Amino acid sequence: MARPELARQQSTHIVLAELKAACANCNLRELCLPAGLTTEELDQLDALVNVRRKIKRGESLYRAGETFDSIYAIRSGFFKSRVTYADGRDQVTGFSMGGEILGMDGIGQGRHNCDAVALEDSVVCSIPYTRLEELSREVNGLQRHFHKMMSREIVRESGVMMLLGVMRAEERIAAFLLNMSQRLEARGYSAVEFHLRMTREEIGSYLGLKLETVSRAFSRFHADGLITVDQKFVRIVNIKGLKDIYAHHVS
Amino acid sequence: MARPELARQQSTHIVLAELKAACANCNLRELCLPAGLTTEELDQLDALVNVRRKIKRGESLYRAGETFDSIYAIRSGFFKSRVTYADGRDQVTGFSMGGEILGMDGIGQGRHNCDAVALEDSVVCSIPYTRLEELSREVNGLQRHFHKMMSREIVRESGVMMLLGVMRAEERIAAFLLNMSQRLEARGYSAVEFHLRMTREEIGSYLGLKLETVSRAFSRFHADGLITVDQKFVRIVNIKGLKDIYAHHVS
DNA sequence: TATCTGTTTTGATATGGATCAAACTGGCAG
DNA sequence: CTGCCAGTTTGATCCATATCAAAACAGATA
Repeated sequence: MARPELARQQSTHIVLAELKAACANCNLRELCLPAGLTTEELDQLDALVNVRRKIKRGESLYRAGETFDSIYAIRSGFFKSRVTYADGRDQVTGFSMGGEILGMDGIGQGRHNCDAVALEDSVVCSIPYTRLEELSREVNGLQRHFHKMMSREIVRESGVMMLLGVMRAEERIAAFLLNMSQRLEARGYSAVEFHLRMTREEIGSYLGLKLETVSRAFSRFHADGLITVDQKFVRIVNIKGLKDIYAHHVS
Repeated sequence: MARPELARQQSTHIVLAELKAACANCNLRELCLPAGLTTEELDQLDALVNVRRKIKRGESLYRAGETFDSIYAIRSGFFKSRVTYADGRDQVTGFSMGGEILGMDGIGQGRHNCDAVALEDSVVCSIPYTRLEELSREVNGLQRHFHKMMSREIVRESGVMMLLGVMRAEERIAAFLLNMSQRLEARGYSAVEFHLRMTREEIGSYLGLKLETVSRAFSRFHADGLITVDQKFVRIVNIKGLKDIYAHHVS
């Protein structure tokens, strides 16, 4: 089976490693904080993005309880956010990919609220929050864009609450696959063929399901001709059918 | 049964109705946007809070899809936020009370993402977003505080995801009661005796449960000597026992 | 006061997804 | 190559919560 998005991901990695840190050159800028800034404003932002940090697969960018000082823009790679409860139970609260922002949960109490764990080798742009505050006072568009990013995170989370609160297992999983598809497409990858970076257990944790249930749903979708699955590779064969699962299912 | 918090709520209503709109005099200012501003800065904020809107029980402050232009600080009253899904299913995504901010979900896409429905006659301070943006550029503390409010909303929602994703029914309901208790206490009301403004069905919707399950849990908690329930009046008899339900329950 | 309507409680039963268990797969270390 | 281990699939069974049903209740209205 051809796996075009993997090849692309690989080469992106290499290119990024060679690039100087510069929002102006970043192919993710339309998805990230600099969206809509003038080149002049971009330069100011560039000056502020002071650290380019590499996080190896399995390592954390930050952990719950750590002092908050920066937010992070994902340059490349893939993360899960995980909240751990007092008694040890935990839940994956989100998956984040290139161009998305991590760490906004820490502003409120000055400490991070979750762990951000890399699910593949990743690179992030780190942006000291106090300097971002200063710059947003000067750069009109940056303040607004930052507010938008936070607001969208609020909206995203209420979407997940909807998943968890009212949808049945197969609907959740269809919604999850379609969400992945759509976000990958926005980044120039195939919308119908992709590599899941997370385990069935992590998908299950995110969706409030057990890994067996996720696996069974994948098998079911395969049997129904909606997708093909080869380990972590998913190909969406019938995207309409997948959408029907969670659009029609009033039952 | 004595219902002290009701009496207090009532008198607060009357006092507020007579007060001129002024953050400086607002007894909720420590919970609201003006937290930590100087009196001078407070005056600037006052000038911006231009409308004091009354919302009758059952009416909406805003509805999903409406153009976003303001955020709202709840002066008095109680709201639910509700997201409606394409097929008509809906979910309550939160309950909001005095001193809390509504409407931040609208910044991202310029439209509100949910309905905000008053569960009792309420008064809100309406704050035009573009003017809030301008003012946060001038008033350092306001920008930071606004960021904190948004960040806390993100954290609150991940807490709800945890409820929905990993907790069992009785844990969710214990957590819900304790959350109400703690927020009411922060507003000067009794932490152990209060009046629920929402129906069992609304609680259930919020917690991803059916109303019968909520009712049964209340009965169970009563039988176990944790609470007494008289319709919408709840008295927490054994707060430790209630906490144990969702702290210990690793099972 | 009587009636209506929306809400709540409680009981009986059904079921979706969890749990338990076992076999299978692929990647990796030795 | 071989064996191990984490991850996955699939089957059998169980159980927490949903669903269906009916009665009790409270507040509003005539």
